[in-house]
Amino acid sequence: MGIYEELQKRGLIAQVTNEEEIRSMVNAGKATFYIGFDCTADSLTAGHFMALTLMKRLQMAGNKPIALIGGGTTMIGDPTGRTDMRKMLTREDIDHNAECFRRQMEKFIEFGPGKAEMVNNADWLLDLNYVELLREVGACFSVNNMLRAECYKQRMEKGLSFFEFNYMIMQSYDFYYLFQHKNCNMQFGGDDQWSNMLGGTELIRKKLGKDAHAMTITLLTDSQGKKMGKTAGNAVWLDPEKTSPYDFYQYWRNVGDDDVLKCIRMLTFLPLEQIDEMASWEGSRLNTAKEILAFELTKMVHGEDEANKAQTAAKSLFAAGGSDAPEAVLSEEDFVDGQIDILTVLVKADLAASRSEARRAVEQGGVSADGEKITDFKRTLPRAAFTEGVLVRKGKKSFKKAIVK
RNA sequence: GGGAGAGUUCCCGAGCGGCCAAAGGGGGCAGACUGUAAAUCUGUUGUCGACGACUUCAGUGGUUCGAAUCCACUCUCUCCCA
Repeated sequence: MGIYEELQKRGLIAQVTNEEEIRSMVNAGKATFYIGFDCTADSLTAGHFMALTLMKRLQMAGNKPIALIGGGTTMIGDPTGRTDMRKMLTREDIDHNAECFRRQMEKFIEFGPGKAEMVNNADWLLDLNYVELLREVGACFSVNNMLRAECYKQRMEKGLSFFEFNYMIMQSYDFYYLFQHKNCNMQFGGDDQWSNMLGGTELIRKKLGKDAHAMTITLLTDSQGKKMGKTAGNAVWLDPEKTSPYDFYQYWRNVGDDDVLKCIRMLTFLPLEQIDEMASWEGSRLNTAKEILAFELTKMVHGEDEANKAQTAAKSLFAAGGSDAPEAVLSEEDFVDGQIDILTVLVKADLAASRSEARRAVEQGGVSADGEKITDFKRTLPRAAFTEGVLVRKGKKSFKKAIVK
């Protein structure tokens, strides 16, 4: 079985331009492909993670990956699937973000001569001359076709600025540039990128009369069709400072029954035979599959040590109410007369956003300290208890060990 | 360039000059039921020294005893005409 077939079996492939050619090229390890990442934030997210694993899979099969950091395209911002314009980022922010991306990617993909390569489209996009670009590239695009593109559909109702409309042209130009300068003959991306990617293959055909290929990856959605990798609208970050390994683990530990196998297939590197075996699991046994999923992914992103920590913490907390929770450090100043009130503890431990929220949680019976349910929001705890740490719990799934150091 | 309309809390979306911290839905949080799942039901959802006080309805000024609601200007967006 070739890599192409494996990707298919894992359900990763959404659309391709020319299946036969891509199959033989990829299976023979002859493809040089790129995936673009726009650096709109200072960390990659779980969403990008799938693209990274795909790069790795293809790299292992002998193909050459190019990671393109969108220092230039981010200056514009992809309007795809968005109902409003993105906030414009400054050049400094973008550079900073690009640097953060680079560091995170290096943990997954081997870069270096003969291996993967990393490029930044700021290097060629920012120096383009407007009139020249219009003559050279603009002439190849039909506005009529562009307007029909799926990626602008949503924006046709709310309005789309000319500025953003150009995003597709920039992305197409990237492909054209890489095709010429890096022998890049294929582009990968999320399925929502399909029309932008086709723009690139079209441009190459028109300008150079050559064939380039595009392939999209199935978007990771849950059984209700919502994009995964987000909690309450916030992304699940790969940066441990932004999403702790414990939270990262918990995110995957808590995926719905219907989504576990899909996630395992698409995101992990476990052999397909093993996954097929798990597919017969049902009911509460799926919890084991969820543990495997959470562990595997945490291991890849944060390393085996962190994965083990997250797993033992989770197990001891949910099973016995142990004390392996993530720590929240309090300072001496938080105590008044050797006491601290429970609301302050909750807020300081990031278990509640405000004292009001903490108060509600207590009033509704969702808070406990060292196993004892707290019903009075005026309750205070003595300083002495925090030397060893107090296990504070809000709701079923949020725990922190509050400690003074 | 001319004309019409819109901007409300995390999101969508109601809102009569006082009874508006602002309907309803979504989402979130908590509780019950469970398997750390889904579905369902209940409560809750601006902040705080909390039967009270304070800060919110694009921005800035104004009218009024009193403004999310009225007026003026500004900004942003949408639509129609050119």
